Amino acid sequence: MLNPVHLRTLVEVVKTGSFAEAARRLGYTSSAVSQQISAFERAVGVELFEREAHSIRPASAALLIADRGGELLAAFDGFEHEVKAMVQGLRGRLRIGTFPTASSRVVPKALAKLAADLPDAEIRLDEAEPEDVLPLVLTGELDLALVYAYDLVPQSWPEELTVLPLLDEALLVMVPSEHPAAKNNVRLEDLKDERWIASRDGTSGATCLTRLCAASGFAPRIAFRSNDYEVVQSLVAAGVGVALVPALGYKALPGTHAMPLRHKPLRRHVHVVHRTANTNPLLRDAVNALQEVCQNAVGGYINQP
Amino acid sequence: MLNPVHLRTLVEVVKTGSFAEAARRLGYTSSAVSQQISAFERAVGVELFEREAHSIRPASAALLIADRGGELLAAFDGFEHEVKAMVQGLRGRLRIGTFPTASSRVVPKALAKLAADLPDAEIRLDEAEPEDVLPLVLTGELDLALVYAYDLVPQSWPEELTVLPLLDEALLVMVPSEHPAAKNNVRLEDLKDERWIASRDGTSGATCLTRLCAASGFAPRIAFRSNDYEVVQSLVAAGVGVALVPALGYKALPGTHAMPLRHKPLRRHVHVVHRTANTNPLLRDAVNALQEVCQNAVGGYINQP
DNA sequence: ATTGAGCACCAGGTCAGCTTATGCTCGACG
DNA sequence: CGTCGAGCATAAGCTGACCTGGTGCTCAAT
Repeated sequence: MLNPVHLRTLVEVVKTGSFAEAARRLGYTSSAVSQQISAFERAVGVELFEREAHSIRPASAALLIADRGGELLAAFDGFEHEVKAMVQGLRGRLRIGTFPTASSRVVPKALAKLAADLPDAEIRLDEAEPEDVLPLVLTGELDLALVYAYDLVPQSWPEELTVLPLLDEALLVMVPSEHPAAKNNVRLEDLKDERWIASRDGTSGATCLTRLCAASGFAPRIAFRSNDYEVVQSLVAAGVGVALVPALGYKALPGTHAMPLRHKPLRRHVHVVHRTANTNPLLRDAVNALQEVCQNAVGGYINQP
Repeated sequence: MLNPVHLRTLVEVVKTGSFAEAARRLGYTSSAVSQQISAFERAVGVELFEREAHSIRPASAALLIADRGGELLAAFDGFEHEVKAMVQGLRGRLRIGTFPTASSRVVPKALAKLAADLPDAEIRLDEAEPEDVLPLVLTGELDLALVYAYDLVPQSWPEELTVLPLLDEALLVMVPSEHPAAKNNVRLEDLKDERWIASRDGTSGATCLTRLCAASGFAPRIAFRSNDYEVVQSLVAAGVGVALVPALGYKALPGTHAMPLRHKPLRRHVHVVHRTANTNPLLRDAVNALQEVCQNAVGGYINQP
């Protein structure tokens, strides 16, 4: 490989037209410059400067090399600055995994803040259920993920992960407005004969519902499943059934009524997780942004942990 | 400056996902790779790989650096190849100075040949009188020049220059067709009362004419001056006067007649000059092309030297 | 349990490349 | 026209970067 240090010296020599002057500017002795140029000439196999006692004259090859070489070195300098900036967290890439409800209610604001603070950072967002994103965080394909956990579905975290609580949200029972239960302080038992609209099988939302109902002595008749709480709520509004939705997913849809459970104020917990070993400098900023946004999101049935 | 060797190693490590494999491909020991990566991490101030006993995991910073760095290194490799090619004379820049007559009769063919052989070479052509181009050759602003010298105007060349003869051409006396001298073997004395059309004052063409006439005992009455032999010949055709033109500049214009001098077969000599010290690899090819073209141009009043 | 692979660390040796010193050449200047 | 200073080349010596080889650790596979 051509020695880039020698190339830089050559560029400076061509620019100044003198070994001595180039040496002064680069902080070398003129002897060092002379030796560097000689070495470079040996490397390319061509005389690049004609020497006279008191001056040098660049050969045309030297001019060409200095031209293109100068551009390259400038690019390299630019790269170096990029790296420095990246290290300071001003720039870089952050890959975030999130689950659907959070991605619409919490993440956008946090990302907006992050993007405003760090306009040159490249932020990528993937949306999936916690079971799917956790392995990605572990393998390093994601830097950060938002996950949730239901009270009744104990979740254990791999110990390489740092888990920070972000939000606590109530689980709300949602019924059509005209439903007799559409008054506060409903008991779950009152709903044992209802048709239920639940999250997809296997999700902890669905598991939670099953366990909750089991605790009240019945198994819910699940008529429809959807992971999209908008769809769930539309179905409730249409009178198809009742549902258990976390507060983050709740939108006061006309024709529906939502209330917390009377005796069992169940909650869903939202966490940020990342590998403890992850050194991505953007991580800190992203976590900060998320926490800040969550503070402001408190209200209704949503608390800070 | 970030160490480019380390950068190359880093890129290879990211590509292969392993210090050991990168070491094998780059011809290092894995210890060397480990040390290089450590040094690079120290240089940028960030941990770029998480080490485990049996594997490594690139941090996101490493991926970014490898991305951009890979491009840069590729560009640098490309540059190195360019330089190599240039050294082999396949590429490069050649600046040629020439005088008007030659530039229209000799140079185009030679350049065509040169351009065909070396499609990537960059060739620049400047047109001027020999007095003007020689200093440029000496300062290195031109690599090569075509110059002429008249028999009667002794020319001395600075000794740093290599001078190679290219062509010898007759000086032709040119008269209107109906002129009584329009028969071969005219003597200069026969034209002493004519009006002359000469090159501009100070050019060696004009000097030569003056000296030639002086040798025949008269001073030419110079009616018009032009360095453009096309113009000169048109003036002759129009009956304005007679002229002395070198064979290279002669075109058998209707209404004119040209012939060599009877007793004094004067000639103009065309040379290529370049600084002996000039190492431009294209020089050799250019000189060869010119000589070859000149061989084919022989005929009429034009000889090889 | 053993083996092998991957990585880190240490010690030692090599070599690139710097400085210092010296000499040469040429232009400037009294 | 000698003297001086500036610019470049070359030799010698030293330093530090970096590679190799060896050792030790960990983990996965057999």
